[in-house]
Amino acid sequence: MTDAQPLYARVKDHILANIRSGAWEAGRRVPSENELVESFGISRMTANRALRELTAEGFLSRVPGVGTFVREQPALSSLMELRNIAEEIAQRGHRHSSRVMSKREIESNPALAEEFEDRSLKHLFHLLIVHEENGVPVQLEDRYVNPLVAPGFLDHDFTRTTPTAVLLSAAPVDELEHTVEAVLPSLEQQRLLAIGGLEPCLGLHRRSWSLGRVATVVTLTYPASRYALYSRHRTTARGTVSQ
Amino acid sequence: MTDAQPLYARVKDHILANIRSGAWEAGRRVPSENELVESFGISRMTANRALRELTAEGFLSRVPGVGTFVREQPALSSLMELRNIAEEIAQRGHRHSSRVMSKREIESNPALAEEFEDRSLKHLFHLLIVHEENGVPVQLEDRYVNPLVAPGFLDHDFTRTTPTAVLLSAAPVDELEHTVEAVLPSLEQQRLLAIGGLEPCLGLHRRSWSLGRVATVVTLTYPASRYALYSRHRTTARGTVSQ
DNA sequence: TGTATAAGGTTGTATATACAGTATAGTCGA
DNA sequence: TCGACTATACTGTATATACAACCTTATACA
Repeated sequence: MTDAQPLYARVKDHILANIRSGAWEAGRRVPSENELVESFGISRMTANRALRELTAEGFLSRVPGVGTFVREQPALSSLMELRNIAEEIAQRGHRHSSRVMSKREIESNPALAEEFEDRSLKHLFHLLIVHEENGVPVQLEDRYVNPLVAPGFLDHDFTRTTPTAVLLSAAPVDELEHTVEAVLPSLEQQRLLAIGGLEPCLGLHRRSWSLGRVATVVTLTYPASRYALYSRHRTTARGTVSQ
Repeated sequence: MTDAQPLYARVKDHILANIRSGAWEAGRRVPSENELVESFGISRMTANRALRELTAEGFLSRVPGVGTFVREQPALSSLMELRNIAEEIAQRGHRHSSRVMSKREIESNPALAEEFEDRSLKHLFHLLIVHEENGVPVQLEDRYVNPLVAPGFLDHDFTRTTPTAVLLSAAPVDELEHTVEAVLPSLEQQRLLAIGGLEPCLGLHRRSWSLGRVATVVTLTYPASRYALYSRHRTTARGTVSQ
C-alpha cells in the first residue's frame, strides 16, 4: 500500500509536514540543499527540485547565497468571499435558519479525487444544507470536506454553527478559487429551493486550500430573484485588497 | 536588451507564444523533449523542465508514452481584476473581434445620475459592444462613461482597442464594485448574443471609481454556456492578492 | 485471423558533475 | 579602525547519462 512515492515528493512532504505541524514557523530557515542531500541520501538535483517546487507553490522563499526559508503564511481574516451567510442575513435584520438534508461520510470517486488533488483520498464528508432567510430558501449548500484537514467535522450541529466557521477554526485558509456561473435548477434543486424550473440561479463553486491541501469543495446555488453576489474592492499599490 | 534569460525560460516562452498566437490550438501535440533537444540544442533535462513547468502552470498536459499536448484553456473571466477581454481571449490562443452597436453621447436621467453619484451630470457617453471569440458572441458590454473623467472617450476606435484599456490610460482606478446575478436574456440580448431565451446568462454589473468620481458603469452579460467567471486568490501576510 | 512478442518512441525520475552568481564571515593590511 | 580581499556556503542553471514505465506499431507465430 506504500505508494512508492518519488524521492522529491517525499522530501516535499517532509517539509510540508513540518510546516503544517507548526514545528517550523514562518521565517525559519529550512535545511539547505546539501543538508537534504546528507539527511535523505539523495542527489543535490533532487533536493533542488523539492525546494524549487515548494517555492513555486508559495510555501518557501529562497535567497541565493543565504538560504531557504518558510514563507510568511496566512492572515486568516477578512476574505471577502468567506462571509458567513448567517451573519449576512442577521446583518439585514432577518432571521436565518437552515435545514440539514444530508450529513455523512461518503466514498470518494475519480472526479472528486481530482478536485481534491489527492488520489489516495478514500473517504470524504458530505453536507447538503438549505439556508433560509425568514423561512424562505435562499441558498443551497452542497459541500465536500477533506477529513485530513477537519477530522471531527461531522460532529458539529450545523443548525447552530455554519460549516465555514467550523472549517476556519480547524485550519487556516491560504488560497481560494471561485467559479461563478448561471444555471437553470435541476429538479432536486427546484424542490429544495422551492422555485420553478425557469428561474435562473447563480452557481458559485469554491475550492479552498489549507497548507497545500484542498480543504473543502462547495457549490452554492442562489435563486436569482432572491440573491445576488456582491463585492467591493479597493486597489492599492500592492494589489487588490478585499474589503 | 538581451535579458540573458535561462534556456528553459526561452523554451517556455517559445511554446507560450505559439499558444497565444493561436498557431498551436488546443489538443495539438507539442514537440517532444527529444525534438526540443534537437531544435534548441539543449539537453533533455532542460527541455523536460520547460515542459514540466508549463504543465504545472496549466498550459500543457502530458501522457507518458504518448506525448505532450496543448490543454484546453477554459473560458473563464477574472472577477476581481480589470482584465481586458481581448487579452484574455488572445491568451487562450483564440481570435477576438468586436462589433460596436452603439457609440454616442446621451442625456442623463435620475437613475443614471444616482449610479454616478453626481446629480449635476447632464450628459454621458454610452457604448454597446458585442465581443466575439472566434466569431461567436461571448460578451455583451453595455457601458456608460463619465465625460468628466474621460472627455475624449468617444474618439477611439473600439474595434481596435477596448474601452477598459482607454479608461485605464485616461485615469487610475482606485475602487471597484461588482454585483453578479443570473438572468434570462431579454429579446434584444438574445438577438445580439445569438442565443435562445432559455439560456441563462451571467450579469456582471461593475462600477469603477477614479479619484473619488464614478468613472464608468458597465453591465457585462455572458451566456452561461460560453463563459464563466473565475477568480483565484492567495492570502499573504499583506492581504489578498489576486492571481 | 487472432494473438503474442519485439522494437522504438515518449514521459518520469534520479544521479554525478560543473560552473556562475550572490551573500556572509573572517582575515589581512594600511 | 576601517577597507579590501578571500574563503566559504548557498542557490541557480545546464549537461550527460541512466533506468523505469508506458504506449503504439510492426512483426512473427499459431
